[in-house]
Amino acid sequence: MPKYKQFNRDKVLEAASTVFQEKGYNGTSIDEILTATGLSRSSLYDSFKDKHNLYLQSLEFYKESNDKTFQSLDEKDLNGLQKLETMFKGVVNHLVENPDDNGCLLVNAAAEMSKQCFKTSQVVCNNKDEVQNLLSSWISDAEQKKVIKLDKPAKVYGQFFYNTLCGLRVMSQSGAGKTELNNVVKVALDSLN
Amino acid sequence: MPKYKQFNRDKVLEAASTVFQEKGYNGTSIDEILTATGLSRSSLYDSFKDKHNLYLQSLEFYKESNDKTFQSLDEKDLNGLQKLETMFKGVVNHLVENPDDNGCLLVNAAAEMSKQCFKTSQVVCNNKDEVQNLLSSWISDAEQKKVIKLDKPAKVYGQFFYNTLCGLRVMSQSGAGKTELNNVVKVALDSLN
DNA sequence: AATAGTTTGGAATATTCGTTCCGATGTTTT
DNA sequence: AAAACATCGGAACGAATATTCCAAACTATT
Repeated sequence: MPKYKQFNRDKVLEAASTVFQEKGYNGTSIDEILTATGLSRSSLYDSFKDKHNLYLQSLEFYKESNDKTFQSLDEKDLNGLQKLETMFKGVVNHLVENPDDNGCLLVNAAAEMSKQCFKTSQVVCNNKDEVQNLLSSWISDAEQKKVIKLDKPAKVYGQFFYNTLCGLRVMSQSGAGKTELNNVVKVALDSLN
Repeated sequence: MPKYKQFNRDKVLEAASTVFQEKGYNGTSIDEILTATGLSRSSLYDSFKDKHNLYLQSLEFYKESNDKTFQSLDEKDLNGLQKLETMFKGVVNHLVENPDDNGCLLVNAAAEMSKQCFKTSQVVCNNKDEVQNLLSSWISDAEQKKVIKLDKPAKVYGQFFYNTLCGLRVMSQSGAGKTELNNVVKVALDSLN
């Protein structure tokens, strides 16, 4: 057997976060994680300590890959409003095209674990603040470029759109379809006029 | 021991739904339910079949008591906009004053169980449709009374405000405070002008 | 007061779970 | 090629789990 790690840490965390997203923390067994990741029992405990630690690492991995999506959108040559529109379009598209996808690991973690695990609540809370700040910066960019006109501080709209985002994830898990989600986004974006 | 049931079904379901709300379905053990409800093991299995069945009944009980809150607000002598404002004020107040409350059982159920249990997804989906319809009726009432003026069908706003509602529950579980939640409601309600 | 009818407490069971451990398997280094 | 080292597969363990079962406890009826 190999002398150096045979598996790719990111691949493992991606597979694990998928399972956790589908079944939740308490709903997934170690065996399910083993088959999903292809890891052996010993390797998993050797490299990730235990189930709870693996969950936290999966959560942070998920958050980071989420951040990357936001950041690459942020770096595009668009004004803030266009970035906002593109983001929502992408989210709705993803939710519609992946109906078996169980929402968002961060939202699910907030629902299942944030009151039981302080570290989980920290990740979830940090994510909220970061995404809100990014959205706020997009909105004040659009205001500066006179694309939109605001009657409230940009920060408030950042909070509002983050709320809209969370709602979309819950609604798609509650059986909402494409037009329903699009309607929500339409009304939300119209608040900028 | 008594000849007729010693316990109140509603009290039991209320206690059970509180535990399920705090710890989720997979996170709560039968023993926790027993101490929370004061029931004996045999009585629980005698009256509620098993854990999964108890969960579904708790979910429906929670939904019904939720419905009652909405309906009693609906019966008040207010126009649709006032009802909407009162509802949001009540939700935010509840979230702020009960920081240990783990959000909303229906939202948590959507996140944890809707993809794993068809009956759960049915309850969650029905709740979505019913609440949306009620909100829509409030909005078209406000429009008829010329309190507001809409540029989209009332139904669309019902979907939007339901989304806002779901978002609030997730955000409060993600550590959002009073002003944050109030800001969200403010922007959402301003979409009606 | 005795019987019939129900609930209840707690022991018992079978299953599943997370975790540990060790011999086997392989790779790198000498 | 052999020693040193790390990983891996799978058995094994203990704890926790959901569920069943039965005798004891109690009330209402007769």
